[in-house]
Amino acid sequence: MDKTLDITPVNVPKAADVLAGILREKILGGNIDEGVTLPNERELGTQSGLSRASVREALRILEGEGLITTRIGRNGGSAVVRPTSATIERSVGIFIRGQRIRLDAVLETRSAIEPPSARFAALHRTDADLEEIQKAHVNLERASRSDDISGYVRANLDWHVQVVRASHNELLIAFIAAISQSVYVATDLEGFNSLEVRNAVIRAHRRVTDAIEARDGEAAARRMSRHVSAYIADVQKTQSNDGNELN
Amino acid sequence: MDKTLDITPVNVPKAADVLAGILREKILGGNIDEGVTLPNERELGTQSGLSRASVREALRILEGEGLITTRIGRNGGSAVVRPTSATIERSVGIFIRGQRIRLDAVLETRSAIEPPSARFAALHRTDADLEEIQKAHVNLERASRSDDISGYVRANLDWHVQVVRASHNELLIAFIAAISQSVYVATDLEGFNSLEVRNAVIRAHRRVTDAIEARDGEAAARRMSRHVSAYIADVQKTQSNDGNELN
DNA sequence: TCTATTTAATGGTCTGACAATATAATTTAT
DNA sequence: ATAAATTATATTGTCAGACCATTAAATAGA
Repeated sequence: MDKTLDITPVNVPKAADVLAGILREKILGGNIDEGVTLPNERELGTQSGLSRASVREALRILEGEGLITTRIGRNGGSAVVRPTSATIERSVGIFIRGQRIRLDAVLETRSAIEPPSARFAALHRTDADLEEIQKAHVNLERASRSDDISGYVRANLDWHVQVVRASHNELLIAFIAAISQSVYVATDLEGFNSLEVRNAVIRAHRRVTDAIEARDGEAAARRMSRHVSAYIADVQKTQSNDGNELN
Repeated sequence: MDKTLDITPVNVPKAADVLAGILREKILGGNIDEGVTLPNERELGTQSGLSRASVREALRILEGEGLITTRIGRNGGSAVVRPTSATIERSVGIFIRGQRIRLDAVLETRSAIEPPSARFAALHRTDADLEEIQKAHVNLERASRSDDISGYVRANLDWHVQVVRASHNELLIAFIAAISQSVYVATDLEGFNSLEVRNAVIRAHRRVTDAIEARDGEAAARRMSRHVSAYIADVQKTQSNDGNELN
């Protein structure tokens, strides 16, 4: 007979975590429709047998997960919402900053994801998608002619987001949107965006857009691949060495 | 003179959000090293002029973002930690469930990300990486011979994670790990994993592993692309129609 | 020196109150 | 009757203070 009972470390979940878990499953399980408001905090307290403080912590957890939004005032309360890519964007942004992911690595990730996204875009696009992409392209041309570098970088990234939107793959959209945030803050600089580079970008976008219009998946992927590779080379050339931190 | 002053809706941030933002910037700005514990809750209250309840809400937000971990007891407190991919995994999982992303779409995402990841793996792998991949391959073979389907599916996904790990791209690793969770719960079924399919998977893994060993990026990408496409076809064949929900 | 006990520090939880806010209900003016 | 102003009310936001639970350090004892 063994002297030890081999008890695993007893799990002591916090009250708020337990309640958050219950509510999370109810929401994600589809038992609660979007827009429906949960019982108010005091009611949740009496129903769960917890104090209002614990209930509020649970609600704050769910709010952080993008599952509810809370409004103050009469007829306020916590309403169920569908989690959006914003939640992913936030966590990815924190991950990039917290792990000190370098711009190289973020651009490498983009170079991996965008070519297949362009392929899907070419294959799955609707006419409305194409219109959005072309609109983004026109915006980019206009921003490039002005001297608003920030606006240009934003329009540039917006075109990329519009392309991946046309793939109709929500996860790819979320991933691209998430890393675009970080790319924006890191490339919003004069150096990366000389007139020469801007014109090359616009030509490359034109070619990709044409492939998507023609529903030519392979061409779209190939051209996008060349484009992002060339952009990485440009960035590396301009900043050349050191720095490259995303903080 | 216009009668209206055109005031935009005044932003009324909550006390906890403000404090969380301040602490978040301090942490991500690198002013606080990993492992350092923040002042205790009462102290943070007096320093910030907020009640302990508000301080706790702020800490709970940061905990949800994976920036601190809180321990109870003497010498406990909230210690700064580096956010890991777990945060991304959680948000992606919630996004998939909340948006009712279908398994098709998740596998499509995987088919987009994994081939370029395999290319990077072939180009950037170390000998230790290769060893981990081969170890995962052996585990998969063993699990396949037993009749433990869940173990097999887990070993299968683990091999994929090991491959992308060898890419040394932390974002790709996080993305693959995140969607693997959902793939696991959806494919942990007898039907998807007939002996025939299992053997095909093992052969495909073998070929990809060989390409990574040979540092042949193009071959690794091509073979991985074929593999995941074939797997998608197998899944679609077995489940044929309807269902396919990830809840 | 090792072990058991006590003490202290910290987060976890509860209670109750009041403030701030947004909507609903009511009253008043036109 | 309708519109505008006022009042009431429901809800979250915040605070203060207490006590509980847990962990580790300090102390006492063998």
